[in-house]
Amino acid sequence: MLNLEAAKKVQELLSKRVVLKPLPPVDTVGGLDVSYASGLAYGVAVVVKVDDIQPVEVAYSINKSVMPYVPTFLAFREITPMLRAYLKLRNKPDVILVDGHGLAHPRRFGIASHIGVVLGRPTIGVAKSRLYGEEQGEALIDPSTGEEIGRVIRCGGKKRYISVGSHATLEDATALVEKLCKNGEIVPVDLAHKHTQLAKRIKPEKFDQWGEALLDY
DNA sequence: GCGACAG
DNA sequence: ATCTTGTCGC
Ligand SMILES: [Mg+2]
Repeated sequence: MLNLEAAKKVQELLSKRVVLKPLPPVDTVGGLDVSYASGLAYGVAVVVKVDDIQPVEVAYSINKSVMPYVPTFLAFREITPMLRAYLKLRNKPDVILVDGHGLAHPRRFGIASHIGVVLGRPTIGVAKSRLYGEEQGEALIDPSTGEEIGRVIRCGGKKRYISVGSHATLEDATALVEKLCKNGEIVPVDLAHKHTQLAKRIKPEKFDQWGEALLDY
């Protein structure tokens, strides 16, 4: 179940723990995404070397899909699959790219911020479409405060909405994501998405061979 | 009340 | 996100 009133309070409380600060030197970048099929949620975490944009590691998590998707509450649906995959990584990335928004959210706490606060590590939101904020050229402006909450970039012609998750600045986040654009895709997030689709082919009888067992969370 | 609305 | 194949164009 998902109690929207309680979930909203969680976001408002945890949003106070978002940290805005320069990104540390980045050698590796993580990517997180989730796909669904037959009532299951397949989470994937990947690690990419930033200098050559080549994959270093991939980890999976197979979970029962229990939470529904409700706009502005995406984290409650995808954070478990994403974190379970992330925790399996042996190489922890210097910063994590999350498929979704960070501060570009009505309560300044999209899934990228949620994960950044929970892990206490740098995260950046990379979304394919807008959720909140007014586009003013390259800037995404919060209509209620006039603050810049995100930036719109183009990767191979496609729009991408970049916002700080936590432990980063919008400038550092934007510069890093632009470096990771290759063939019209932001590599870490795209690689995670592709593996998420491949993971759906794993037959339930083989889950244990992938270090997974379906438990009730 | 109406329209918007990450994945 | 998912349901779904071929087809038009570079
Ligand atoms: Mg996704």
